[in-house]
Amino acid sequence: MLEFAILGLLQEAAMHGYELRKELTAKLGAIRAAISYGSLYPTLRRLQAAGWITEADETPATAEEVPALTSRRGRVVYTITAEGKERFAQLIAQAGPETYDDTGFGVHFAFFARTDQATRLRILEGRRRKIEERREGLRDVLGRAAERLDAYTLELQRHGLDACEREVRWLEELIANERSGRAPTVPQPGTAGGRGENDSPPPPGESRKERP
Amino acid sequence: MLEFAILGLLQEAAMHGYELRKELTAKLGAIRAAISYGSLYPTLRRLQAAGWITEADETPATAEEVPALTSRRGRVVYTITAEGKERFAQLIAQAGPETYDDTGFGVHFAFFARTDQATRLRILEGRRRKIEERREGLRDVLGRAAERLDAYTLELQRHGLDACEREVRWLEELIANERSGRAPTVPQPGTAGGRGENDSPPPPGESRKERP
DNA sequence: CGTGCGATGTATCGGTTCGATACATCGCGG
DNA sequence: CCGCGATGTATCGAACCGATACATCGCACG
Repeated sequence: MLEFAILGLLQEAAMHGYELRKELTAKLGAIRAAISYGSLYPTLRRLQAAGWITEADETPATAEEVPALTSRRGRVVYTITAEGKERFAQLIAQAGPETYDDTGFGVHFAFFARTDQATRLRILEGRRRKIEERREGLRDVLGRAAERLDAYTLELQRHGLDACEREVRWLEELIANERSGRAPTVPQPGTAGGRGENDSPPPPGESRKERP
Repeated sequence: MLEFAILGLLQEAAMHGYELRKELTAKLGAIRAAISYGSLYPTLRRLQAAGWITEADETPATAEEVPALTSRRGRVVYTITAEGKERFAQLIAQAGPETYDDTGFGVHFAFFARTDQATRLRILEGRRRKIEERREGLRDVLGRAAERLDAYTLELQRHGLDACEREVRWLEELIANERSGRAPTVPQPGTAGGRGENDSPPPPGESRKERP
């Protein structure tokens, strides 16, 4: 999952680890707590070994400008390679069942702007099916095994069930929106010529606020 | 986390691995997908090595009844020890910040019936603080960095923010309920004599939310 | 003027958990 | 009689987390 997220982010800009972590944490803040360095750095090295990204010691570029004295230490900037972009596309194309669990879905969703509409629909529907299954499981427990469980456990299930129902509704809106939708941002790797300036998918409209 | 859950469950009944997994999956269905054997069995061995649980080959007990022929193979039944119960209590007593993240909180909440009121309040409030922080983070992103992010990412944040708000409300109800509450089920390890049949805390009679 | 502290930055280690997989037994229906 | 799904135990590699270590930069406060 981290692999996917890193590849996605580096397509927007080259970064070093620290920055990557911050951006990742911001982008995925709704999904997961924070990326730990213990997973970030090993993953970076893995990606580099595979050739998806390149490491480049930061050199001040314009030559003498900044002489050397107190030379910029460390600071490794990572750049995505052409193969890396392919890899990203391939990961989207595969998008198996892991894509439908909480984290997997969240991460993919966060990069929907780089995905074509068909894939978006596929993922949204897969996720919906998954959540519906979970929902049925919870209903079962709440129905059948109700008296076997203590009040707190039951409350937890109710809470979870409610969340499932909510998410299904959310997904359904997104799906409907997507179907009726003007297709946004088909990324197109490679050169990316003139057209394609507009970068805004149809915002699912809708809004929060309901019952007290 | 698994350690805690296993210790908690085994206090209700002795079980073997398979059963443990099923019960765990049912009890924590709202929180996490399913316990994998890849974590369950190693953890069981770890707990056993520490002396918190005991392994006993299932022998048909009442002697000759079932002779031997096609002897019950495998089927290892795990039982919690006195030290195990202490360990469980100790884990509750510590209940640091890990207890406030999604999984940690969920697992502890699922065993609230074995916890005293003060601890319940402590955990609920810690969780609330944690979620409020996350909520503020999301509001920040939605406010400040809004135009830097694409529509899908924003929608994800909105969804997450909504979930946070919902959970805070839920927690507040639980806390209020707890404060005003008749204290339910103080577990009391050891012999567990006559009274204490009733195992039902005040049901907060409300529900919602979780996270994508 | 210095000194300490918080943000920036890279990196590793140990431990937990997951996902896939292997294998063996039981009871059932075809 | 055979297969197949539920029961049951078990291991392996890879992913990820949490804590930690260390070094530099810039700024505020004494």
